[in-house]
Amino acid sequence: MSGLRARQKVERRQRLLLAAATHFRASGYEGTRIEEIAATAELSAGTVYNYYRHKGELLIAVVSMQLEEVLEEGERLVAEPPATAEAAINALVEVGLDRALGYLSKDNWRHALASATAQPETDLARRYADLEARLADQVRRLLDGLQQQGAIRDDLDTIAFGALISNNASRLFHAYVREEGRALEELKAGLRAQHAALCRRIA
Amino acid sequence: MSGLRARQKVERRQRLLLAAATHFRASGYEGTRIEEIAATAELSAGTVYNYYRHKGELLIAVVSMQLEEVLEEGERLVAEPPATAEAAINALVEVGLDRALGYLSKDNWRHALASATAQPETDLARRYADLEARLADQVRRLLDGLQQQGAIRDDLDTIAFGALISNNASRLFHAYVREEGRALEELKAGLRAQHAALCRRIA
DNA sequence: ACCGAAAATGCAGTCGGCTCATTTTTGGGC
DNA sequence: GCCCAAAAATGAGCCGACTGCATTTTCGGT
Repeated sequence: MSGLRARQKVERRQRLLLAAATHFRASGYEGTRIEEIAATAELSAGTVYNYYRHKGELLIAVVSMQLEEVLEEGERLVAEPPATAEAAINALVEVGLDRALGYLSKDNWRHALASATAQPETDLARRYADLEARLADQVRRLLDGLQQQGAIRDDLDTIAFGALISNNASRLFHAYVREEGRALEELKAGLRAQHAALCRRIA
Repeated sequence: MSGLRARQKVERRQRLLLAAATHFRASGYEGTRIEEIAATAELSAGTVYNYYRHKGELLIAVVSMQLEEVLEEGERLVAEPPATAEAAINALVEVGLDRALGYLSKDNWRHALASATAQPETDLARRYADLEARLADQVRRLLDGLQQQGAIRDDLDTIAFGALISNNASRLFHAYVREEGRALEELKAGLRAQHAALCRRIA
């Protein structure tokens, strides 16, 4: 009771997600047709739209899964942050980048970001926006922790600076995935330089 | 003689741009069909693609025009900045927001940002990225000016902080256009609060 | 076992972005 | 003026995302 039906629904949704992830990773977003995803998930193309409203929503679901992992990994760092502000901020941001890019291609991120921007009023786009907000909050909590350890000044507005740091990282990540040829190490180096400058003023 | 042909080409490109702006503003991005733009520009649908590679490129061209104006207006502020760091930063950012949103809808910006993200390898997307870079540089130059006036500390890394400020504003603008119901004044208030916190640490 | 509700199916069909083979226009050389 | 090669315009048609619907399948309560 309470559901074979419900369970099947969840299970099918999951199958679709997995199939989508496979194809998007293998053939890129535009190179994947809905029909292929449906076939892999052993459903018909029409049925896909009972579960996801647009092709883009499938991709957003895939990257959201990945973002959940980023959050989880970040949580460990917030719980036991490195001693200095600079090390802690660098670690949190870089762990996020590594997780985000370990599994999904730039193409995948690009189109996911584009879809979430173009159709922000779908459930999954909202969930994605929420995940981003939680990332920002994680940075704030890291700063709060550092403040308590005395690694940064007491009078610092951690809300404002948390947002500043995460928005900056997020924006640079965005720029990074737009340049196919760019190396991750470059992005990290740029961020580290900024964090160094910043920490000189907040530590 | 270098060109009736070339001139006609430029002129047609211009006509298309104008037609696109009209329709996108009136009917939104998805509500505008290429054929309508073509008709207004007195060309056939196929011909549009001799001038712009995708529908999205047309929109990017429209918002780029707008961004040029933002830059121009910002330049005046950089030349004669307000006396305090906080007033100067607020003024530059807010003047940009007002210009950007005075003429184009959130829908237009949303889809332009999405297109520039999804197809970053087109000429116009690159030009758009370049405009964004120039905005960031404008903030840096503002900080440099303020530094010379003694409104912010000499040892501040203006490159890092210029990027930080503009990336933050850019990211919040992005979030703002994604929420149809949100008021511009709210966005500005949020930014002002951040700038206040920031200026407490750099002035 | 049976029934009604809910969901899946798959296909015909729409729609619009984009392509490409073909036609039309153009402007420099004679 | 006229010709012709190159450039540009054209529009029929393709492709794939998405929709609507008539039909079938699947549950779950009685």
